[in-house]
Amino acid sequence: MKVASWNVNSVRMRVERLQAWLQAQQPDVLCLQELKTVDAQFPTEAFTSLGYQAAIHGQKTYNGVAILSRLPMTDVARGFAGEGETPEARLIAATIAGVRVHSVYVPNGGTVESERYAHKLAWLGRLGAYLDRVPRSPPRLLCGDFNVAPDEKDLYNPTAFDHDVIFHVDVRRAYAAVVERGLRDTFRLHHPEPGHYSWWDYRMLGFPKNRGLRIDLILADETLARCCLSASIDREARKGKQPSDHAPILAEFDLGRLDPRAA
DNA sequence: ATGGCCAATTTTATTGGA
Repeated sequence: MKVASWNVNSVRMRVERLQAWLQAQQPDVLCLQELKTVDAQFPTEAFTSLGYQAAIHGQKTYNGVAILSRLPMTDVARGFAGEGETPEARLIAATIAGVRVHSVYVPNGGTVESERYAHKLAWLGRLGAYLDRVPRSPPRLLCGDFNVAPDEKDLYNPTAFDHDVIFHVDVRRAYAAVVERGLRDTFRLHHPEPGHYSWWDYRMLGFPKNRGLRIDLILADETLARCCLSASIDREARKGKQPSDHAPILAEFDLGRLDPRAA
């Protein structure tokens, strides 16, 4: 199963780019973040015409997550189950081919001093509590924009980010607590070296100068990590006219090697 | 070549993104 994730920075602005990319890459699943639109204005037909069903959790102006799948998708859940309605659309889950797939959009956090940063840390805490609550079977995949660079290797200039909401000690600690629930960063299973990024600032020639951050991640339960064949970042998709500021990320799994007893 | 912010709304400024 080929799984991808992409923060598209407005799905309506990116419809043609998304269609071309789906046709070229042929993923089975694509998790989307930052739809920036309500469910009723999500371009469903653009994806069903290519054979993808859409599970949508939209919101006006901000946030919004979705899962596109060309394999059957069941048990769609929006937000943190058991915690009531959340005003922000940042999490959606569905079961696909025996995998519990999540599209995740962690709050950015503004500045370290802001209320929004406290909200980001609390949200990561809720994500951890959610992982404790939901079953380990089917095995879980968390795909999305985590707004955290997990390691110094994941920033073009780590020394400049000590007081930044992407790399501050507290957000790294909050992210580590999530991963300690038994998740693995699929990209790092295959690529230990620095210099790979998934986001580049629109400003100041961020992309041409490769001043990027790796903040988009596909995190997999151990059982899934063991059958992860490859992982990559498609930086080609950051080029051209009207790109998202994020590149899509991918991971491929040999689900035939999933041991049901271990799941 | 990959090129000097972008997108939505509250729209001719403001907010959030990271």
